[in-house]
Order: sequence, then C-alpha cells, then structure tokens
Amino acid sequence: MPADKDRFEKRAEIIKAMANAARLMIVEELSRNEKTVTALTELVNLDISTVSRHLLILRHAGIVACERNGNQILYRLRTPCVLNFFDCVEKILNGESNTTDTCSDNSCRECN
Amino acid sequence: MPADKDRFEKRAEIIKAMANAARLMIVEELSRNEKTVTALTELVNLDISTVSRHLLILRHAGIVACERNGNQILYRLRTPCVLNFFDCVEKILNGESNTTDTCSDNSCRECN
DNA sequence: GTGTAATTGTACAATAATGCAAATACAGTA
DNA sequence: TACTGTATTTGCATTATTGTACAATTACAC
Repeated sequence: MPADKDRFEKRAEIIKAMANAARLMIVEELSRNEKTVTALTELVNLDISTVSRHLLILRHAGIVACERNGNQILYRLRTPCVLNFFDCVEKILNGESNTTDTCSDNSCRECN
Repeated sequence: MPADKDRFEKRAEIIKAMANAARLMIVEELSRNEKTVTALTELVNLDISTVSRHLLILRHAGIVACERNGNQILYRLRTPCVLNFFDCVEKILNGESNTTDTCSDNSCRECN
C-alpha cells in the first residue's frame, strides 16, 4: 500500500515537528501570546540560530505562523489544536491507561 | 527552568514515539484489533526485527501493550487517545487554520 | 530435537540538533 | 545616502539520535 504509506508520512511529518522538548516549550508559550525569536530564545535557553531553525520546522509543518513587526518577527500559534496532544500525553505519563501490559508481567524480555 | 524542561522532555518522548510513519500505521492498525508482530510486519513491509523495535518504542512510551499467546505475542493499543492526534493533523494537512502566515506574504525569506 | 515467532547484537546510513560565524533585514540617525 | 545597531536567518561543521537489515539468539509448541 504505497499511497497509504505516503499519507502516514505526511502525518508523521507534522507530529515530528512536535516531537522535541524545545519546540513543545515554544508551542506552549505561543499558546499564551505571540512572541519574538529573541523572547523565545530566552525561554528555551538555546542559541538564537537554533531557535530560529526550530521555528522554521514548526512553520513548515503549519503549526506556527509569523508576521514582521518592524525590526522583529512575531511568531504565533496557527493551529491551537496541537495543544490537545498534551491531554493524552499527560494521561499516559500519569499511567491512566485502560489496559495493562500483561506481557511485562510474565514472559517478555526487556519489559519495563 | 530545569524542572520545567524535564517535563517537556517527558512529553516529547511520548510524541516522538508517534513521530514515524511506520509506527503510525501500526497504531492505526492496532486501533482496529490486536495483532502479532508478523501480521504488523506484513502491514508496514519492513524487516521483522525493525518492526519489533518499533513496537518496543511504542511500548516504552506506554502507547501499546503486549501479551503472550502461546508461540506469538499479541500487541494492542493501550492508550487510544493517541488517535486524537490524527484529527488535528488532518486539519493541518487540509489547511484549516485560524490564521494565515502573513510573514510568508511579504518579508520573510525562505517562506513556503 | 525441529519449527515458528519474536527479540537482540551489531553495523551502517540517514536525520536531526546544535553553535559559531557570516549574511541579511530593517530602523534610526548623521 | 551611508553608517550603526538590533533582530533574524543562513552556511557550515560537529555530534547525537534514529531507522534499518542481517545474523544470531531466545521462547515456546509440538
């Protein structure tokens, strides 16, 4: 199923853009307010060039948008639905799952 | 903010587990029914060892669980809420965003 | 034991993250 | 206009992480 595979590649591309701690911090920050690159750089504590690249990744994925404001560029969250990811993620982190991993309990090697 | 950063690292860890086309196919397939490693291997068309590793990643993230059934191991979706990711992703792929990227329209270089 | 299913060891190729230095964009001012 | 300063992006180089397959190993049923 080659066409199908392509569909999943596209989906993965967007999820990949969210699959990084610095970018998650940026997204959450932008959910509160639009921010400049410099402001976001202070937040995540990385080189400004790195932050600029993170923003490019988010922009290419369609997750953020930007707008020039004189000397600086303001970034804002374009698709706030990505914040919904966090609900599920927190659920998983808190171990709130329907079912248990019985495989871990008996036979699987390398089970956590 | 070091403790805060750690929180985002943990979140990113889970989203990373979803950030791969083969694993997304596996997750969607498991949302329909539990499956063996061999069955999933046919689905994604990769070496079985690779699929086994993909499943390990999903299991470590808490997204799938497994259970031994005689000779084989059955994997199932443990936290179906990850399927909600797809809603938002499809929205982005269809360009259904609140706002536009005005930065693309005028001044930014490398704007898509 | 033999056969089937799944995992792990190893190696390799491809991607991603990062910082430094240089370049570009724009505002203000001489 | 040209010069300066601030904000952002891009060109490189480097390191870290991820995806992959093949071979060997382990688990289990018969």
